Amino acid sequence: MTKPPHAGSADVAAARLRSIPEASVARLAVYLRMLGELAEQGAETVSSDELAAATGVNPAKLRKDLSYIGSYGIRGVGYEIAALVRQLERTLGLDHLRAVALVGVGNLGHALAGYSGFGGRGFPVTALFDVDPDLVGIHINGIVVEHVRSIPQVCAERGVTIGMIATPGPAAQGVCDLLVSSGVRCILNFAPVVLQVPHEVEVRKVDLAVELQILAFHVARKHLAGQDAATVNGHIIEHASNGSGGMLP
Amino acid sequence: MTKPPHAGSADVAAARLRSIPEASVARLAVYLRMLGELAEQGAETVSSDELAAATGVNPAKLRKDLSYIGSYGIRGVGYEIAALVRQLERTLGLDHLRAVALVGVGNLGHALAGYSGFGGRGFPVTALFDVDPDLVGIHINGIVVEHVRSIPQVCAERGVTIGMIATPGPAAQGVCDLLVSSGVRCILNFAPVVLQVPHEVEVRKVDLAVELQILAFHVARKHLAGQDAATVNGHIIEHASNGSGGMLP
DNA sequence: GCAACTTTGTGCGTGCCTTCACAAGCGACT
DNA sequence: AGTCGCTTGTGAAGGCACGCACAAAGTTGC
Ligand SMILES: NC(=O)c1ccc[n+]([C@@H]2O[C@H](COP(=O)([O-])OP(=O)(O)OC[C@H]3O[C@@H](n4cnc5c(N)ncnc54)[C@H](O)[C@@H]3O)[C@@H](O)[C@H]2O)c1
Ligand SMILES: NC(=O)c1ccc[n+]([C@@H]2O[C@H](COP(=O)([O-])OP(=O)(O)OC[C@H]3O[C@@H](n4cnc5c(N)ncnc54)[C@H](O)[C@@H]3O)[C@@H](O)[C@H]2O)c1
Repeated sequence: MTKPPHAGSADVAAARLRSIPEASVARLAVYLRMLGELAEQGAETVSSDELAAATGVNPAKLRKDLSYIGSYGIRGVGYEIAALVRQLERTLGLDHLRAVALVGVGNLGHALAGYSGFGGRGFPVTALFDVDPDLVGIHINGIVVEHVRSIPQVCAERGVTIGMIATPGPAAQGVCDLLVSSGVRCILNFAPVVLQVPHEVEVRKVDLAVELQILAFHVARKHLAGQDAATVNGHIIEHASNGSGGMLP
Repeated sequence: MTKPPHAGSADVAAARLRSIPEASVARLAVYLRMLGELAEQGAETVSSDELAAATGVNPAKLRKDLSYIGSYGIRGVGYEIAALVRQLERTLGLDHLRAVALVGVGNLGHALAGYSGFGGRGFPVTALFDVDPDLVGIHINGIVVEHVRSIPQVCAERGVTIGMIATPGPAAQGVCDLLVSSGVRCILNFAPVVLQVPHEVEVRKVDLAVELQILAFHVARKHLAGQDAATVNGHIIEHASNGSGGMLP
């Protein structure tokens, strides 16, 4: 295959990066966190079956995911956790910190700004922006909120590589343009709008209303699937809110 | 095909629900929101090309998505927005409200509880839970925070069908079990743990750290992909913030 | 040193999703 | 009324992802 008999050089890693399926990247991040927990509990090695069970994926899929990053497990034993963690961090680009800027320090923005899970995982929130004069100037977690117009300057100074947008929907595109013009190429968007960006910019959207709607769809589907499932637990209330919608033949 | 010459009957919808691809459901929700905006702006019809451009998807994919819900556009014209919205809402199960319970009213939970985007879209947050005695009893947006131990009773009383978990990671599984035993079959989980649930329960996880790691991976990939992409546009800044490749010590 | 057992890495079939391309249908204009 | 242009709906093909199943490779026990 494309895999040379010996690995570890930088260009091998570079070649692999291009070919890791997006879906696998998402799972690798989950494995990484679980491995961290296992390491804390004192485990030294872990088998694909164990790790798969803990993360809720198929063991074969997990092994295939890990094979993309060229990490070598030990047959008959499993994976050495410490080495695997190192390898995963390198592959995911976590071997150096990524400064994050957060724009929009409202309800959601406050929660995000105060969240330790970002900095603790290599994504220090390094800059905060808003337009509200009442917010500009205050400190959150030791970081001062700056005015949006400072985005280009501050992002450049602090080497921001990732932007998070938590403004109201109508403001999001403008903020996004500002970030992009400041050199930010990766954006995590919480506003319920589809951002238009140049092709070289990567946007991921966190859309909670959509998540709920997907769940609601499944609720509806379960309804239509019939009563058999509904009585499994014996006392499902099922909340038959109306008579016209639930038409079951 | 499976499509009868005339549609609109309820069992046709029922049959279709089962066969809509998961990926399409997620996009349908996005179309729905965009259609709402278009309607507000006074538009009466929209073509697949316009709607696709606005939501950032391929026009053919959009038409196929819409074909799953059996909505009929008008050839040569486009889709009648009002009718399409109605049809989408029926399909996604938005024709009746889905009561939502939120467990964990900390930083993130406060933002979620105060967010009007849920109730406004058919997902009223109807119950709040926490274990912190300082929080139990306070009101947020007119809803009183109850103790976690009341979950079964309150969820049953208020017909909760969807649960959101915003507790610390270690508490999430226990909370999840409580929700499930109360009849909640759909869960949106913000805690960074993989929940174990019976197969009939649907869990969706919102994992922001993973989102950032996916973005970080793309940052790394762009770096390694080389300069060719960086010069495509002629004046990409590439933000050579420091000589060592953007890593902060 | 050998045999039995365990676990990795992956080739391969299967099914889903995406995308192209085009026929069919509808309205507008002459 | 007929024709032209535009848009939908979908057949078909390609690509991607998933998961099975097994050979290769290592460990443990004797
Ligand atoms: N609160 C939630 O739980 C939640 C959930 C899902 C999605 N969202 C989305 O996240 C976004 C923020 O939600 P929120 O509840 O925090 O709203 P919010 O109104 O509390 O906060 C928005 C903040 O953005 C600031 N802002 C407005 N225009 C700006 C601009 N041009 N540049 C910079 N900052 C600007 C405001 O001053 C305010 O501080 C919204 O788009 C919302 O739809 C929020
Ligand atoms: N704050 C963020 O922006 C953010 C971002 C991503 C993920 N998260 C995740 O969301 C979760 C909540 O984050 P947070 O920042 O709000 O934390 P937090 O500590 O501010 O809030 C947690 C809340 O859960 C309550 N709680 C603890 N144990 C409970 C139990 N057994 N039952 C019910 N409630 C319980 C606590 O009393 C507290 O009010 C965490 O798992 C965190 O990793 C938060």
